[in-house]
Amino acid sequence: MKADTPRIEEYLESIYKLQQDEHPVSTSRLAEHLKLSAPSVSEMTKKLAQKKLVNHTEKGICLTQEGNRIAKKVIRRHRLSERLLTDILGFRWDEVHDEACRLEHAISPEMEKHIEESLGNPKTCPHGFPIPDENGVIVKEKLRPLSELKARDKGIIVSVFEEDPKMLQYLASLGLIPEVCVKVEEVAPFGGPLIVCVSGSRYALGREVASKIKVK
Amino acid sequence: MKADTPRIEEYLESIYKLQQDEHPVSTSRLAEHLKLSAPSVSEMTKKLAQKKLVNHTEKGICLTQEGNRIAKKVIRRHRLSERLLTDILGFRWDEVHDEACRLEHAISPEMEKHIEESLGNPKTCPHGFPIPDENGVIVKEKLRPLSELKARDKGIIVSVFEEDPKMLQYLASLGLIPEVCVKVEEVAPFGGPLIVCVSGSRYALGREVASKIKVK
DNA sequence: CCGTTTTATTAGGCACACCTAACTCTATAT
DNA sequence: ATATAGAGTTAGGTGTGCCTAATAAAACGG
Ligand SMILES: [Mn+2]
Ligand SMILES: [Mn+2]
Ligand SMILES: [Mn+2]
Ligand SMILES: [Mn+2]
Repeated sequence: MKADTPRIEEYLESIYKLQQDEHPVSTSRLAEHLKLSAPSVSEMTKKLAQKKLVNHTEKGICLTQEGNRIAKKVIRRHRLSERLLTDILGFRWDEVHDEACRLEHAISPEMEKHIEESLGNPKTCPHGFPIPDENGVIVKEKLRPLSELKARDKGIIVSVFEEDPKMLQYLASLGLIPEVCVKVEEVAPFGGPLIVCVSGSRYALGREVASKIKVK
Repeated sequence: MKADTPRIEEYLESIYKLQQDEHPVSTSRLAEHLKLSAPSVSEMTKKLAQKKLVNHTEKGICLTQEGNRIAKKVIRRHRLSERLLTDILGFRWDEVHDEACRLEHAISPEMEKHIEESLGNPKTCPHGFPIPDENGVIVKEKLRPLSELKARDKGIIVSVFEEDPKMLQYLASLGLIPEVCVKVEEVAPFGGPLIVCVSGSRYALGREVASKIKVK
């Protein structure tokens, strides 16, 4: 019954992430996210369905309860790895994604526990996303994208949904990282940029990027 | 030219280790060490020879210069991983081998550097074996197996060549770990046990085990 | 010296995870 | 209404890394 390869973990993790904004996930989006051909994903999806890890209907792909459970375990290992990399090994937050994506498949339950304890039971990854607990429970906060704030609204950055290192580095250079307080000064009309104020400085920020920054 | 899979790394690492006491390594020993069938190893050896990573003659298998270079890089990552596991993540020395054997294939050159620096440039793994530097240079000391000491000889334990967790735990419980001073009180004749004195206590130790403990 | 054991290889096959090319079906646009 | 674009699958194929069964060659013991 123990039928879990690194690749299966990778698929489940991707489906989980994509499910956040597209509930039944489409084959094509999944293929794009995994950087694989559509037929490869189509085939693997069939195997995942056989193993009862996903339901595959005309609407798209959904994780089953079991698939969800495994996905959250992988995400837990991914986010703990990221914290290990930044907090203990001195990586920057823009360098950790690819490293963690490899590490997450090489971490035993014992190591998971040891990392968690050594880090002092962190609640989030360096990008502000919650680390599922050992039972897969995720604490979810009600958040708003920065892009939806009105002029003069304030918020505290909780998470930054961005994997591109260049962009992450740029955001960090502006001080746009979790736990930081940000104020929207102006919102340009017609989908134009936001003028935001963060730790005393004023920056223009595109809507696209702003929508990836979640505040509370 | 970049043709390096985790399995190839594993083979090269095993060959390197076996070469320590059997110079051209035999297929059967390699198969035994890797816990694979002889034909699997025979086949892979052919591929390694094609890639110029080993020379395969009637005498057996030897690493080429390039094979040696890669093997040492893998061993470097293995031993750095072990140190990370014990020194930072709080594992015991008997728990780290299998973990490190997975981690060593998931560590980038950047991570290698970061681990090394975070650990304060350790010179050995928890079992006392030297960590090759970034250029693959290994500092080799002249060592004697504990089993070859005469009665009343003293030595400082440098390394313990043992992978079985049970045995490692046992040795640690006796205080037989690197950097510890050990004195041979008696040597029983006919290949019998040694009576050793370590940190004030006296223990009987089989020849077999004693030969895996290297002292200076 | 000959039979037995050990060692190594060949042959054939399988699971996994990927690919391209070709096809079907649906949504959309003119 | 028909042409086109997009999404998804089927078919056929590849490379990697493992297996068992059979075979060949070498080493050893009496
Ligand atoms: Mn991954
Ligand atoms: Mn993260
Ligand atoms: Mn390994
Ligand atoms: Mn070691």
